[in-house]
This record gives sequence, C-alpha cells and structure tokens, in this order.
Amino acid sequence: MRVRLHWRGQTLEAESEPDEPLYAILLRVGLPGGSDILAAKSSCSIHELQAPIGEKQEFYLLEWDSPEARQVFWHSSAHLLAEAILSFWPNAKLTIGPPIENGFYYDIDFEGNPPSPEDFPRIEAKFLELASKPEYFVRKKVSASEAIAYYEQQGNRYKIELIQELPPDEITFYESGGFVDLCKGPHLWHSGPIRAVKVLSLAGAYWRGDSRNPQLTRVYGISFPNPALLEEYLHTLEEAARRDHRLLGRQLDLFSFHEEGPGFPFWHPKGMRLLNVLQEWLRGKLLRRGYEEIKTPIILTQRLWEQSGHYDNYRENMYFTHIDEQPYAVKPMNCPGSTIIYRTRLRSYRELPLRLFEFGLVHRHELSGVLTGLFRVRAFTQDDAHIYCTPDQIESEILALLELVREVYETFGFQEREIYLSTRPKKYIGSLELWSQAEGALEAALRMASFQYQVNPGEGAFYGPKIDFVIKDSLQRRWQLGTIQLDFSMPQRFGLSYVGPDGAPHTPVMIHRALLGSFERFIGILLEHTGGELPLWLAPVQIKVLPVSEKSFDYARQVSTALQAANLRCEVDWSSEKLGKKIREAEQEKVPLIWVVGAREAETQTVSIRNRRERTQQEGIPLEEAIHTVRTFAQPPS
RNA sequence: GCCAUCGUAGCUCAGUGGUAGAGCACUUCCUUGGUAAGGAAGAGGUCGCCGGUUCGAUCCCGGCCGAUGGCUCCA
Repeated sequence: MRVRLHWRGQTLEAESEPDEPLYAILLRVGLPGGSDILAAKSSCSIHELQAPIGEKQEFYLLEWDSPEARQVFWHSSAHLLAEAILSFWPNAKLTIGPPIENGFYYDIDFEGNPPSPEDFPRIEAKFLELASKPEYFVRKKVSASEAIAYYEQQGNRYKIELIQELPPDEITFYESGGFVDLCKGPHLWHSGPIRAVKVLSLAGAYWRGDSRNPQLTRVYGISFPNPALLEEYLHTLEEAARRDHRLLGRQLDLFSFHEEGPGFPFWHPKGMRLLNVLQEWLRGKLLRRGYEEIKTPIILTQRLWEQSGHYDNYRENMYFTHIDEQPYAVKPMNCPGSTIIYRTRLRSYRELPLRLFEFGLVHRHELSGVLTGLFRVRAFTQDDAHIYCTPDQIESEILALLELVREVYETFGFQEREIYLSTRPKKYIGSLELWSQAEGALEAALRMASFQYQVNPGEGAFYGPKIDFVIKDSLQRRWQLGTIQLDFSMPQRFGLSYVGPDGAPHTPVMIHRALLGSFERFIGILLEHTGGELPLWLAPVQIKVLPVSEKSFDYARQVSTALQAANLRCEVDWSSEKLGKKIREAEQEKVPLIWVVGAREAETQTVSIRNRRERTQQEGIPLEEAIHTVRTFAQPPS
C-alpha cells in the first residue's frame, strides 16, 4: 500500500506494508528518522516511529518545533532520568514520570534516602551516558497479572495501584536499555536525539496529589536535542529571575515583606504612587461606563457569612475576631457587603443594571507554604464589581464587560488572551431554564465580541457559569487575571429583589467580575512583564532631576517645583556625587526621564533630557516646553 | 499545612567550636564635577528566635519563626 509522508512542507510517497515500522520507511526514502524527526502525527494521534504503521496512510512528521514531539521527547527523557537514578538508588520505587510544559519530572519514593542537589551532576552524567548508547524504546503488551507480578517482586505498591485501575487488556511496558517501566507511551524510537539534560530541582509531591498519601520526591528535569538549546533555556530562566517582581520591588523601592506580617505587603511611597495611579485610572474608566463606587466594611458579623454560605464553604480561609463579645469575621470577599447596599431600599427595574464597583480590601488565610511575593498574599485589593440585572440584560452586560476587558488588557500590552467558558456542573442551584439562558447569553456575547474561547463543560461554580481570562506576558507565561461569574445563589440567599414593570417583585441576577483580579498581584505581573520598565504614565518617578553640582541646587529646586505644580512625579538627586554616578543610579532605578540641570541650563531656563525608554538625549529644551511635552506623553490612556 | 533547600550589616555574599569580615548602600570630610561607579574616614551585626550538648556555640543537635522551589501538568 502507499503511504504519504508530510515533512517540512513537502509530501513524499512510499510503498509499505502494515507491519513495517515508520522509521524503516523514513530511512528508505532518505529522511532523518530518529534524529531530526522525533515522532509523527496520524489521524489526530501521535504515532511513534518504531510502531508498525498499521492501516494508517497519512503521516505528518514532527520535529522539535512541534509541542507534541517535545512531549514525546520529554516523556522518553523521564525514562532515562529514572534509569539514571535507579543506577544510584537501586531500591527507589518509581511512581509516575510525565512530560510537562517545560521538561518532565519523575515522582519517586526514595524510602527516606532522597538525593540532594549535589547529586544532580552525576545523575546528568549518567543520563547522557545512557542516552548516547543509544537506547531503543520497545513497547510490550503484558497482561495485568504479569504486570502485577513484576511489581510485586519489586515491592512497588504504587505501580500495582496504577495497574489495578487500568483496563486489563491495555497494559503496556516500555523497555529501553535494561530499564523497564509501566507506560502507555508514545516514545522516541531511540534516545539518540537527546543530547543535553539538566536536573532542575527537587520537590515534595504527594502520591496522587493527596496530602493524606505518602510524600514522594519529585525530580524535575529538562532535556534538549542539543546543548545550545539548553543554554538558551537556562538563559530564559535567568532572565525570568532578573525580572522577579520581588527583586524589582526592592530595587525600585516599591514594597517589602516582613516577618511581622507574612503574606501582608508593606507598600512604600513609590509603590503607593503606582497603586494609586492604577486605581485612579481604572476608577475613571468605570465611572465613564455607568459604574458607581462603593466601600463596604472590612469586618462584618459572623452571621452575615453564615447567611452568605462563606462560613460553611470558606471558613478555613477566613480570619475571625470578636467585637463586644459578638463573633465577627474579616471579609474574604466583597459581595455580601455589596448586597447589603443593594437592599437598603426598594429597587425598580428602571435602575437596573446597577453596576457597583469596590476596590475592596479582602483578607484570606492562605497556607504559609503558598505565599509568593505579591502573587499570593493574605491581604489584597480586588478590582471588584457586582452588577445587578435582569436575566434579559445578561447578554448586553457581558458584551460591555468583554469590551472593557479587551481595552484594559491592551492598555498594558497583553495582546495574547485565552478565554475559558465554564458551564453548569453536576451540582448546581437555580432552574435549568435560567442556566441555559445564562450560558446562551455568555456564548452569544463572546461571539459578538468575536473572542476566541474554549468551553470547559461542567467546570462552572454551583451558583452560576463563568468566563475566565488568561493573558500571556512577555516571557510567554500565562496568568489568569479577570473573571466574570454569574451568580443565581447570592440574590436568593440575601432576598434581593426589584419591582418589575408588572408591579411584582423579581429576583435579580448578580454578576461578579474582576478585570485585573487584585491590584497587588497585577502589579507583580506588570513588573515582570515590563521588567520594571513601566510606561511613563505609571512610573512612580517619571522624571529624575540631576543637578550637575551643588552650584545648581537652586535651579534644580525651581525645576522640581515646576514639575510638581504640573502634577508630574519627580525626584531630585541632592547627593554630592558626580554626574556620571547620578546618571548611573537613575538608570538603575529605571526612571523613564532624566533631566540634567547645570549652569548652562540655569542660565537659559532649559533642561537637558535623557530618555531611557527611547535611548535619546536632547539638550537645551526650554523648561516650559519640556514640561508641556512630558505632560502630554504622561497622560494615562483613556 | 507537608517536603526539600536556606536564614551572618539595609542589599549581595565570604567565614570559623575560642563572642565576625568584603563589596555596594549609609554618615562626615575633601573634591564642585556635563551623561552609567572620584577619594578618604566613620558608623552599622544578640550571626532569625528559643532550648540542648560543650569549659566555651554564629558554627554541632532539637524545636519554633521566616524565606525560596514544589505539593494531579496523573502509567
């Protein structure tokens, strides 16, 4: 029979038989099977090169640039890692070892004798030695009893547990070199293409992710077809470390963390400027779109949280206190407070949709081990809003929200978005009609805004469907920012209603929504996205004024007074250092504009401008003109 | 919360069973300068906290606190 091979834009044809492995065909037609070509794709599934082609006739040959091929590559690498580790820890019990987005890991029970980072070099050396043999990956089908017998002999209860959950007639092993592992594949034909490896880290991981199970040691690694790619990857890791917002937070003097309040950020003056600019910008945007701002108390009676359901479902994450011997709780969310304002008077359908936003400070007790800079804190300010509307208004409200989301993300240069629509789960409240109307409205709005989205069936909250927004930053990392959640439960629980045109009371739909998520976390993301090079309108210090010497202090004072009067954020370097040093420091602080003022400038009432973002330098700009220009460019986007 | 690693000056880090050092930053003085580090002097640490071993602990041991990386991305 004839098979067709698609490779780098060309199509090759060859004669073959069903029992011929794919690599044999490749070699016959002169393609680099087993080196550049790692795997193939055929009728939507991955076909490994060593597998007989069967009835398949169309093959898309995959190389390193294909994510699927990399998964195969890393999966095989995980086997080599395990083999290398077993050569030093022969009694270690293997569990699972999958490929991941960047590399692979293997979870191993070392029975109290785990490796340490000092062991990484010898593991890597052994790995490369095994890879260069090369080792061929051979698939073997076995019966469940054989498989269990094999692992009983090894005393590996984890693998036995896995086998017992698999369909008994679909159990396969892979053998490579002397190494055998329960595995469904697919794998590389052989280990030849694996030319570089790095063992990255060790971590504790529970068997099956359950903290009641024994804790295993997870060994993370990554491998590449050549050492240059590994170097490149290690460089991106360094770049990410250089952009770490915790580091930038200190370098730019924005915020800090302390033992006196783990997980509670301390905002320094410059960090406050950033936070405030961001909030003022968003506030203006929302007010122009028919929102109104509210503020609700941080501490409210425990009774309220019992009514909202948080006490039953979210208690673990809440802080409690007493006031006058009555139990109170610190709010972990803003919604109950918002509903209290809603029901302060009778509402008419004529005032819906009612859009109430709150930059609400919430406190949540996160586990100590998950706290991470501004990304995971115990107190943060949500850009929260609750929209009360009729079921008929859902679609137009969502559409308006989607447009707002687009605008907001594009303001910060987050062009790439992923959108997830989560629909009705098994356990839900509210009527089926309401659910399908709401889900239909969400989809209609997404289509109307021409947003690409993915549906996660059954992933919605029990109280309503939701849309989540994930953006990609400049290092291609993904962050979930915004969320839009419909809520059929809260209005009921709090007995919210509005008087309809029919004069009768109706229950409104509540839309919870956040665009940035939390200001704290968003600032962290923004710092890493920009590497601390914040745009002029956000920069905590927009202009740093550098007097050439103390003789120019008077003029520097005049310039900074003029800048302050123009509402520009500036700072003067009053130190007795030389100009070169002052420039260096201002550059390291990533200040967008440096204004040098010396005798020449003082005499002519001008400034010399050094623009960090554009790497330009201009001398003798009249002071008034310079201020006017900066004011123009420092305008926040609308 | 659990696992691994870590905790020495504001920051980055050396160091030793006999109560501590460097660079940067800070203060003062000299220098008054023109686009990425001028010079000198000084100040600054209960070596995270508590306990144990020891004649003696920053170092060894235990506990606690905090930080970092992880803790279903399921053969």
